[in-house]
Amino acid sequence: MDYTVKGKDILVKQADLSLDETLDCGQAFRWTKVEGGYTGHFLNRPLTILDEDPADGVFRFCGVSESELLEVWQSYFDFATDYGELKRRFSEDETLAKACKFAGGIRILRQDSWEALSSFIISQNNNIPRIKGIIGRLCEQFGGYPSAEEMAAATAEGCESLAGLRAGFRAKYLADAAQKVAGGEVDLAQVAKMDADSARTELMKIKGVGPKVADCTMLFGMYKLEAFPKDVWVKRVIAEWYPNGLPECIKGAEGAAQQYLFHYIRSIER
DNA sequence: TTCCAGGCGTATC
DNA sequence: GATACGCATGGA
Repeated sequence: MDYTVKGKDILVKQADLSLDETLDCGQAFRWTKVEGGYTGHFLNRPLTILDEDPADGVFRFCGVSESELLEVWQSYFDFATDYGELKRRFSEDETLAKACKFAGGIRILRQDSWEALSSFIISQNNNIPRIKGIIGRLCEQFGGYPSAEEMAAATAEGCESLAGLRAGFRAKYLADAAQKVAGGEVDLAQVAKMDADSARTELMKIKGVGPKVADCTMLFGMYKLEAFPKDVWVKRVIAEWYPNGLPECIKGAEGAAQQYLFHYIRSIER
């Protein structure tokens, strides 16, 4: 990541990043498209990021200080990881080569564990536009994305306070997640340090968290690249292209490969 | 109207 | 352990 301070903004030169492919590909739900880029939040910290020079891979981080860039956004966008190297590895496989070429600007965002957990609880048996709607109403109701403690307090007497979200049967799952995380029964900081199998088992103590939501939490909220969420689309990927198993070249970074494949099959089957 | 969406809990075998 | 079904909501 190279950067230059430009007044109140910072211009960042970064390879292997597309705003559409990274911020609007179903891994984060709080980014909205604006003229020339996206605006959204991470941990209730606002950001507007624009394509400054698309041909040269330059992005404008609006109203961001140098320290904020280095302490918050560099990590969030995973700028320390060489996705070019990752894609070269994946491209040993024919299908993955096509998927990486199709959307080479995908990066795995390093999101907050609680926000990823609760967001992907909402995602189950749901579609992306509607997930965004529910999370938008959630943030509106709480004045920003609620912490587990805030949501636990609001649902202490039941999940009726979440009725306005129109989250359906998922509201009671959110309440259970909030209670267990806020109460320390599920310690997300500890879970983040566990190996994948232990972490998955721990997360699945929460009602409404099965293997898929657990793996999304691990991949997007705990940066466990070995997590491999199997949703309806990825099940189609496996059935169509990998009936005899996943290729060796994705070992250790299965989650990143999953994201390229997820985006690829969605684009061709609609 | 019916089907589907970044699934999971429950019942049943 | 596998399989079948219901579940809230809204768009196609």
